[in-house]
Amino acid sequence: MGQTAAPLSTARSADPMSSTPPLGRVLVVEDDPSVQKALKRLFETEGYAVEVQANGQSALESFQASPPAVIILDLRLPKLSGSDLCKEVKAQAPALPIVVLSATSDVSDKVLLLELGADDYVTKPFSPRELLARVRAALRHTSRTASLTVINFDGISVDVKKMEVQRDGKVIVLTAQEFKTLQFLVQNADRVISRDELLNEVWGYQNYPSTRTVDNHILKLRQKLERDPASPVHFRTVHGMGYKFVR
Amino acid sequence: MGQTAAPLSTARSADPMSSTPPLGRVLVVEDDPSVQKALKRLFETEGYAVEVQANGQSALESFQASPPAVIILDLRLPKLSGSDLCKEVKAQAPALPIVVLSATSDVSDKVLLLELGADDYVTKPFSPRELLARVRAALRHTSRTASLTVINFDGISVDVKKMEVQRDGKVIVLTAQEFKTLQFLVQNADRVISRDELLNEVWGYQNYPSTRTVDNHILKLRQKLERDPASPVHFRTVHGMGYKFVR
DNA sequence: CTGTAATTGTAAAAGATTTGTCAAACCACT
DNA sequence: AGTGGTTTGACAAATCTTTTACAATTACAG
Repeated sequence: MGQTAAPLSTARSADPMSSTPPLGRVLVVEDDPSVQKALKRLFETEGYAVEVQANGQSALESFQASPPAVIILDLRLPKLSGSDLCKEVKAQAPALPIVVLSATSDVSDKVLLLELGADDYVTKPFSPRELLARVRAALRHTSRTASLTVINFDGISVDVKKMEVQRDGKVIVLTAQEFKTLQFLVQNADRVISRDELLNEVWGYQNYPSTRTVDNHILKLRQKLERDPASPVHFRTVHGMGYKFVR
Repeated sequence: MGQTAAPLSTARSADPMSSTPPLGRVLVVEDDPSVQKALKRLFETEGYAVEVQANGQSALESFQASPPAVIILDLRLPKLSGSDLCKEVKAQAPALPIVVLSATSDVSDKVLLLELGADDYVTKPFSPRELLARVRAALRHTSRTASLTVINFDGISVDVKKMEVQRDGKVIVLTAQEFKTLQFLVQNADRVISRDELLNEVWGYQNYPSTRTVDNHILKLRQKLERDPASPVHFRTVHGMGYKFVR
């Protein structure tokens, strides 16, 4: 973005908390001290408040005392296993997002995990950015979606869970990619999003098509969802910047 | 733009957000000359300034002399290992994004990366596109969390996220370049800024138009934002020096 | 004060870039 | 091979940026 402000050195090394708005509290449940430390630093740098608990028991107590915005949970824990903790928390606060850290060997029970109620999981080794991305996604979900699994605008309803879009009760068929694009835009309403960001967030890193692809998907969305595709109201172009969704 | 780097050229020219302001300096730390060369070319084609260091020691010195916007780091390095360098840098500049290049074997099963403080990693062999995508994501993120999103003066509000300017609730349409110019001026209020500095900070070294271009953009800003464009209050001329924004 | 050179304001022309759009190529599945 | 979905490529249209030319202003020496 046009964020050119100060030389990096100053902007960076300064305490990030001082200028960043509160993003919520993260409860890290992890027994390995070095990982604890790393996670703490990671999230604090991003502007989250962090609380660390080394075992399942104390984590549960902490959670009950005051529920955090999100829990990062290592599966192997002393006292109360990660999965038990997960179950317990989910029973008491179904909407509280839990992101599980697991070793590759544990992944076999990926299904089990999701049954436990974990919202997402990251296998070691993972990139910190990836973890952050998942946590953000999880938070986005709860803040925008938990209460609103359906988002409405114009005569249109976007049902995130069903992956279905309707206008005035009639189903509008979208392809997978179109839906994902729509979802991201809708969940980031009013913000200008560059093609590049869309590619990153919707398409992911693995396949990274040309930016023209984005235009084409916007085109499709306009054709399917705008009352007058020729003069779009919701899927706006911000010339030289990207696109912006407005209800 | 050249067809030189076939798949990349498209991606680049289509991302105005990141191409217009100075993209920043990339510090590549890599000892293999052929990879050095490839990376240098890759990032230069994309409009980044590139500095290459072949060993951890010199990289650390370079970083301390003047911190880059992002570091691309090979894990296996002579003199000072990549992991040590990573830790060291993160200790001094926690928010400076580091993208690690690693062979699959290096990352193995450990949480390693997290503990090092790296932000993201790409395993060899990697696709140039993917590396670029990750670097851009890293940069985008740090810049977005950096500063306030809404700035007010007179009856005007500048919303960086929405890329929107309003006066008394009414939207004022600015072009991309105008907006970036405004943003920079506003974020450097009360300071006299030379045309050259503006060109550097807002336009970047990719394209370097004549200084008269700046005048024209100031003109536009005055026309759109000053109550009386003929006698500007906020966008002041400092004769022989440049411009100065005052609330 | 006054005249001159340098700097800045201004608007419109010229030049580039970015976007909309469509059709064709491509791909992964049957 | 056929099918739906996705990506690419091409070109026109829309939009923005830069240049240019000239007027207005400012600085400053005399």
